[in-house]
Parts: sequence; structure tokens; C-alpha cells
Amino acid sequence: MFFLKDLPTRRMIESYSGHYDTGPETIRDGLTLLRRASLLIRRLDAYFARHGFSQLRFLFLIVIDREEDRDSLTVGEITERLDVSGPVVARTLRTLLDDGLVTKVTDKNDSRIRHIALTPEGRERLTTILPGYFRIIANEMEGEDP
Amino acid sequence: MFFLKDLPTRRMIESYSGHYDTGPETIRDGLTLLRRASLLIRRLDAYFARHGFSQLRFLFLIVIDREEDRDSLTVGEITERLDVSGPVVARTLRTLLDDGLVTKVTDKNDSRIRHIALTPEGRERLTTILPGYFRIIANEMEGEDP
DNA sequence: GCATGATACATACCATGATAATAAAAATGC
DNA sequence: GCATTTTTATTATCATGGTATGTATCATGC
Repeated sequence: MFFLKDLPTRRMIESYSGHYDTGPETIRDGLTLLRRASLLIRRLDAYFARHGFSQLRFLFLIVIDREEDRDSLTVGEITERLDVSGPVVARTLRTLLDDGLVTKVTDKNDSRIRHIALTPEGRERLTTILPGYFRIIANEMEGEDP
Repeated sequence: MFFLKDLPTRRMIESYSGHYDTGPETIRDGLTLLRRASLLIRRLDAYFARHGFSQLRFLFLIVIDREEDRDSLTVGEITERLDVSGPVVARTLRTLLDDGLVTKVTDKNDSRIRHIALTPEGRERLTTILPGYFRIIANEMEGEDP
């Protein structure tokens, strides 16, 4: 997250970066990107929270659901697709299991491996939440406040 | 933060959002924005961590430093300028005080109010860290990986 | 001029990101 | 074919975001 409510003015950036070779506009564009994305993430997080969910729980379900030809992923595969650490995946998995949104099955040949699949409830939850998720993103990209 | 390493394909987004009025390109642009900003934030956080700092500590110092005509801000004014909750500002203030980067002075007329100012060390720390900060942003905006 | 409410800041605790260390199973090598 | 290394997943602990609550001080109204 980027926490600055008011971005620095061009002049202010110049006074900071003046001695370096990077143009103030480039810096300002970067800060604008950070700020825009942070606000969007805030909105998305608030939306998920209203549904007793979180961005990570949502994406966890998505990566399983979007996999073609298969209806499950291993914990390691989920970790590969999500940009979070293994322990966070393990903990998120636990909460999703507790809520009955996914199932965990140990592999027959290699008992280190766990196959994670969506339950019908998990899939339903996903389809419930998706439209609002897309709407928030679309609103933001169209410059409107939802 | 946005955690998806590989953004969904256009087709995949369509399959999810097909029934709504938002175009898949708009959604994809939004996801791209989120992903780009998240990667940049990761780089910045790693940079700050290498300097025993954090994005928030840095911005905390910045908002004091950039204030014109004054060399201090109250805790409330800092909270207004940063998009974080009061308690987080209070805790960050404590760590900055412990590190000797800011001073805290109770107001003469209203003893609820604390005036926070940079110490010379705080200002020096800021000037040490700033160039690398701008460089990371500039690199990212120019599409280069640092 | 004292009770009541508002304001400024801090504390207590929860949620969720990280890294380091661990446990269990499989693969490897002599 | 057993010791060692690698792989998979988890547990333990820390850092830092949040909300709810608490404390001290100031402002207000009767």
C-alpha cells in the first residue's frame, strides 16, 4: 500500500529529485500509479470484508477454478500462482477448509502432496462475489466512484 | 496487495464477466494496474527493508519535511496526510522516536496536542534514502527491472 | 463552576503479510 | 538397502495493517 493522500507537487518532487537524472514527471507518474492502485485495493478489500472474505481467499479460489482440464491444484501449485509465501497459503487454506469452501485430499502416490478442490459452496461463493468485484474495478477504470 | 502472478487471459475474464456490461479489456486494464503497482510496492518495500525502514516510516518523515513555513506537524495533521489509521501513526511515531529520527513536544496551550519535528538524523536519513526510492520508481516507469 | 460532550492521542487486541525452523515423505547415492 | 539430501507442507514467531476502547484535556451549557 501507498499511504500518501496528497501527492507531492511537481515542484516538490523537483526539490527532492533535482540532482538526479530522473525527470519529475516520471516520478509523479509512478506515485500516481501507486496511489490509484492503492485506492482500488482499498475498495476491493472493503468489498471483500463486507462479504466476510479477503482478496487472498478470493484469488485462492479463482486459481483453482480457472485451471482448465483439472478441478484441483496442489498446495505448491497454488503457491506458485499466487504471489504470497507458503505459510500464508497454508493458513488461508485452513480458513477455507474450516468454512467448507475447499477440500483437501492427500495424493495416492506421494503422500506429501495435497490436492485442493472447490466445494459446491466454494464455487457458489465465487460466483456470488465476482460481479461486484468486476464492477468495482470497472468503475475505477472508468474514473467513477462507486 | 494484489497477489496473482499471471493475469487471467481475455477469454478467461470473458467467461467470468460475460454476463455483465463491463468490457473484458477494462477489467484486464484494472488487473494490470493492480499487478504493476503491487510489484512496484514490493520493490520499494524491499528497498526500505534493506535500510531498516518502511514505506510508512519514510512517508511519515516526508510529510513533515515537505510542509512549508513550518518544521513540525501535530499527530493529527500527520494522520490527515497519511492514509492510515491513528493507532498506526501512533505506533510508527514511537518507533521513529526510539530511533531518534523525530522529536515530540507537547503544545503549550493545549496539552493534548503533540508537535512532531524531524531531528537532524531524521532529515539525513531521508536524504540518504530518497535517491534510491526515486530511482526504483523511475526504473519501473521506464519498464526496466532494476 | 461543574457536569457533559468533544477532541487528541494512546493502548489493547485482532488479521494477515513475512521469514525461520520443523516434520514427514520421497529421491538419491554409495 | 540404508544414510543423506531434497521436496512438500506446516508450525512458530515477528511486523504491521486494522477496529474498538481508554485516558487526558479542552470546550460548552446550565
